[in-house]
Amino acid sequence: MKTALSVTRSDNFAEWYQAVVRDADMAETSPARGCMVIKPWGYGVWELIQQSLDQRIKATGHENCYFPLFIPLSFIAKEAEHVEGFAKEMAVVTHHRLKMIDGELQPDPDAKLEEPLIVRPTSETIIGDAFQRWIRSYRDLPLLLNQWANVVRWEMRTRLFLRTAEFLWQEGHTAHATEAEAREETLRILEMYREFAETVLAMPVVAGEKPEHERFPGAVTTYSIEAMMQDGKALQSGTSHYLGDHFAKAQNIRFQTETGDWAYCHTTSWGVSTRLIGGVIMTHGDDDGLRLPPAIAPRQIVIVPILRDKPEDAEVLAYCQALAAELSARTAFGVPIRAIVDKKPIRSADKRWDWVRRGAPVIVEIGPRDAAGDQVTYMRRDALRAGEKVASASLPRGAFIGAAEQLLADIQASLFNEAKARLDGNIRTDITTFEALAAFFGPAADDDDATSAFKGWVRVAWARPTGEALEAVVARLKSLKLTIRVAPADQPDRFGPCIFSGAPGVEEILIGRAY
RNA sequence: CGGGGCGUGGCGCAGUCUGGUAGCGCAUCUGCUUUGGGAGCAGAGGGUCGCAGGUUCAAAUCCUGCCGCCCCGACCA
Repeated sequence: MKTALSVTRSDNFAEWYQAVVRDADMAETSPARGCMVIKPWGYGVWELIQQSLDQRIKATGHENCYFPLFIPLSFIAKEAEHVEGFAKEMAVVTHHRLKMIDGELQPDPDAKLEEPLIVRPTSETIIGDAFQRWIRSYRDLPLLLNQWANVVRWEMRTRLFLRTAEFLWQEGHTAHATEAEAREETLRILEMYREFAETVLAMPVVAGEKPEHERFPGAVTTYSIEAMMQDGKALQSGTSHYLGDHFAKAQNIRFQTETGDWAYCHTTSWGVSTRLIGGVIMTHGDDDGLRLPPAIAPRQIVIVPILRDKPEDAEVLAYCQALAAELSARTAFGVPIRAIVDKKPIRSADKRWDWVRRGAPVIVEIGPRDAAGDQVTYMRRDALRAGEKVASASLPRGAFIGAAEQLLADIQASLFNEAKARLDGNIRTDITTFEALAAFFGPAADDDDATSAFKGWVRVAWARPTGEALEAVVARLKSLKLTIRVAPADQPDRFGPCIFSGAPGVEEILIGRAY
């Protein structure tokens, strides 16, 4: 069967991913190392992600603000674990002027900054500085802020959307009077992310707590949502951190209580990034390219007129325009349907396949017979093929317009259900010994990452060791290229023995390979 | 930063071992034909072969150095 992409998922998953990013017009690598240019189609997806998440952030009482890109170097050093966690991947601004020296444009030695500025890898420290000035009284709490921003982390190896040196995200930062309130906030956001991922991105996730060694630098507790990609690997898709009073103490974020005493705030931070788009690609993409959930598709219904340089072309076009206008007057997911007529002067068959690769949820093809017969012929991108052939259906125009909202909802649901079945069906719970775990995942050595067989995750009990015992566990897993993803939120009442030590288990965790 | 691979028209590649002055497919442009589906024929445009040195009558090809990209580690949203 001829597919719209030159590489299939089973050929080489990593290459397939790159092909989708390229052929779906999502993004490309930039001349700046490790960075990406997000193209209109990809950025359109990000804008829709922003819109629906921003609504949820505001609905839960948060306000947007904006802090600077630069952070004074000394700020980042305030919280010990935080420095250690980020120091190795920091972009640093040291000069403020260039000069031609020996025919080469370079930083002017006479223009050195007294204090270097770092480009934010995350904004806890500079926002904490503001918190310290803004918070005086218990009446100022809770302080619930969010910002949409870009951040920079100098990663060794980058992949478009999944890990780039610069990425776009939102970061929430809140301060609370008590630990209980801050923890409640942390979990509220985790639930917000889960609901958002599942209903808007149609990407099922497991929400849970990260083990100690996977925590955000400086956090007391880190939660994440983990999604399963089509190669069985986990993608950490959003995080929510309870920071305790670590940053409050480091930055003197204090308030006077009702009784006049001084107390440190409890802070939280949380974020999701453009990585979500990588998750959408690897969750829903197929061998014909991207399949976008309608809720985040910049164009939900694309109408391709079949033009043949004949007099009836004008009628076909007019029919298409009218159809687009009527569809745009309807709503889906609470907002107007995003429909367009693709009038680009290229062959209609090429247009079809371009939109297939981009993942437009519904592709409508209108020829003279449709226009004359007042009907609509369309394809669903989530069910593009029936065997070897492309599957299309026809409806009377009025019926199609009336059914459009439901059609988009059905596609959204079918993408979710397909991914949900994959997630639920690939978490093994019957592995109880480390030997069985090793046998299941196979040796890491001769395992080419890009082509390794689908494995999924394993759910096991453990005794939640700490310190050296935990390090030993991490090392054993690492030899199998495995990591502990999360301790899922839903835990049973009783536990089997620890898979690592045989000691009584205290918690169940998910183990798998990860991005 | 270690190990492997690769840089040749927009994209994908051959040519490199055995130096002789650049080729294929797709895409692009033009014309004709075709037209409910990723078309056919004919013609055209487009490359300082990653960069800098060196060897040579002659370098995409050999030598040295550098840069970049991809895959695998270390690091990570």
